[in-house]
Amino acid sequence: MQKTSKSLSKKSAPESSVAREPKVDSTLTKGLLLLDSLSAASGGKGVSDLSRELGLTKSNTFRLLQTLTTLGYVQRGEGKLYSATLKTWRIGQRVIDNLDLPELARDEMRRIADATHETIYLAVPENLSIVYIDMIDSLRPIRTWNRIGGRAPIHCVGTGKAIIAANYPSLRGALKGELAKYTSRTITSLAALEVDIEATRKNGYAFDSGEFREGVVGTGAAICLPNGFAIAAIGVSLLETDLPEHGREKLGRLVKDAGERITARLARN
Amino acid sequence: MQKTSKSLSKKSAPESSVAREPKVDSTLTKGLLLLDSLSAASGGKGVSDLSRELGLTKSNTFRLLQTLTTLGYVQRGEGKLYSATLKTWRIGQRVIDNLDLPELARDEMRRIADATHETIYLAVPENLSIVYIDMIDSLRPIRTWNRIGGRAPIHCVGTGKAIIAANYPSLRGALKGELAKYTSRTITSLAALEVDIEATRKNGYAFDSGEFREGVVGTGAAICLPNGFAIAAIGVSLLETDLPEHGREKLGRLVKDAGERITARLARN
DNA sequence: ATATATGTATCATATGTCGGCACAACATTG
DNA sequence: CAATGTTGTGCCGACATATGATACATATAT
Repeated sequence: MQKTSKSLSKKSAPESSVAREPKVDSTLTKGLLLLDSLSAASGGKGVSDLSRELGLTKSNTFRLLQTLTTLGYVQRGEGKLYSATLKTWRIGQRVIDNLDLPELARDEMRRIADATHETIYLAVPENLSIVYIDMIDSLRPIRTWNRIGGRAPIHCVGTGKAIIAANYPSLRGALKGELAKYTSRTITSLAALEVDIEATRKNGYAFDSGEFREGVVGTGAAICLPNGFAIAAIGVSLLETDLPEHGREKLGRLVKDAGERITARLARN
Repeated sequence: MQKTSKSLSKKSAPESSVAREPKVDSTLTKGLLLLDSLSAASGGKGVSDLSRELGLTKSNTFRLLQTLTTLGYVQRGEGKLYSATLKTWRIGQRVIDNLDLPELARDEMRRIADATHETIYLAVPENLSIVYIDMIDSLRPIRTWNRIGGRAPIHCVGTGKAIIAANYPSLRGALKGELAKYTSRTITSLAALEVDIEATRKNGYAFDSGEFREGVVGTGAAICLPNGFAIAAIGVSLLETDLPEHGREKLGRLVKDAGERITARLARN
């Protein structure tokens, strides 16, 4: 079965199709296939298992595993089984850490800015705060309340609450007893927060009714990894007095759609 | 410069050392090196950059990138730059998913956090380091010293020493001569380490008296497979000045009990 | 005991990867 | 604007490299 592997070599036919595939290095391909397969296994796999699964020779599989092992991507656990190490995980983690979110979100932020002329935020969570990593200033004469690099409590701004709603299971514990009060509208009880979360989930966006700064409202929507974990949020912020001009629903839909599109862009890799 | 690349071929010398290295597939090695390097880059890298960085031919680099691209691990973003995709992340993610220690340990971590309000760690071994795979930040204003994904030498933190004590037979060989010194209290001799291990076994928890960071102490306990092999450890870390407030014994008992309960939960699968 | 798994080692061969070179598309220089 | 230095990409012959067959030692099953 091994000869069937590469499928279309190049010798055979001149190939009708225009786009010929760009010739891949088979060793690297097989190695990554192995790593892929191993990462999907709960308990680890053996050489024979893997060779059958991928249609490779045992010798070949063994040597590739040997390579992966000395490189640290794979280890031989108990019972002689091979399994992927956390080095694999750490590399993937770096991809997330180095994601250029401002670049990914730029178009969507621009779109909302053009539609509202209000202040647009891109924020990431950090412990129980959110940090603004990008923003587009309002064109209105009013000054902005935050700058890039600035922080806000996660439980009382639109972007933060959108992230909470998405990641609640992993945040619930930490939030308990940490809901500081900033304005008369700040949500300070876990029960009230859960009600708000439910509304956020239902609407697809979070609404800040002036829970951090008196008179400053906004909406926010999460940006999620393919597994649903929120890593950022996009939001719009404005004076409460300007809210009627836009309508809460419209502002909510804007960030919701933007968040979904950015999330989709992340996923299509 | 290309010929210097692989450094130690094999022709040269029979190599004095006993353990000859197990001959790695160079294509796979280079490909993974590329992926590694790309995952560490924020904005993406170009072919020439990468070829210089890794000491490879441009042709070679280009073909490897081509392969990684068609396999979906890399993409060409705007500006012709290559960057790692989320497929890389997804694979790494599965490794953790298939071994959901944070989930298994969550309750116990929470319990200790509530009891101490200090920083709680969940760590796994990787070679002669430990990697933090989950943590609960201290509620105190003090800064955190490590992040998820961060590393520490296995022989001088509480979690690491707990793992050593559990797996000493299989680690002894590797540790010999690898006990780097970080503070005045770091254990640097195998003999002293064995004394410490004995104490750890007797107490059921390891104690770090500031052996990695000056003034930062902690306790750690192993999380073991049914056969007794430690795959992780849970620990608490705090400033030495706060130790009297809790008492070493209490902190030790907390992690010891937590480790035992998680171990028990692993066993009942 | 025999029998069928497994993981690992060796080796000759041909396969697949390599480096060199060449080219087009931009950038940057004068 | 020509000259010069980048860049990413395509091609090809040569040789090193990864390959499959074969062999063997150990483990689990019959």
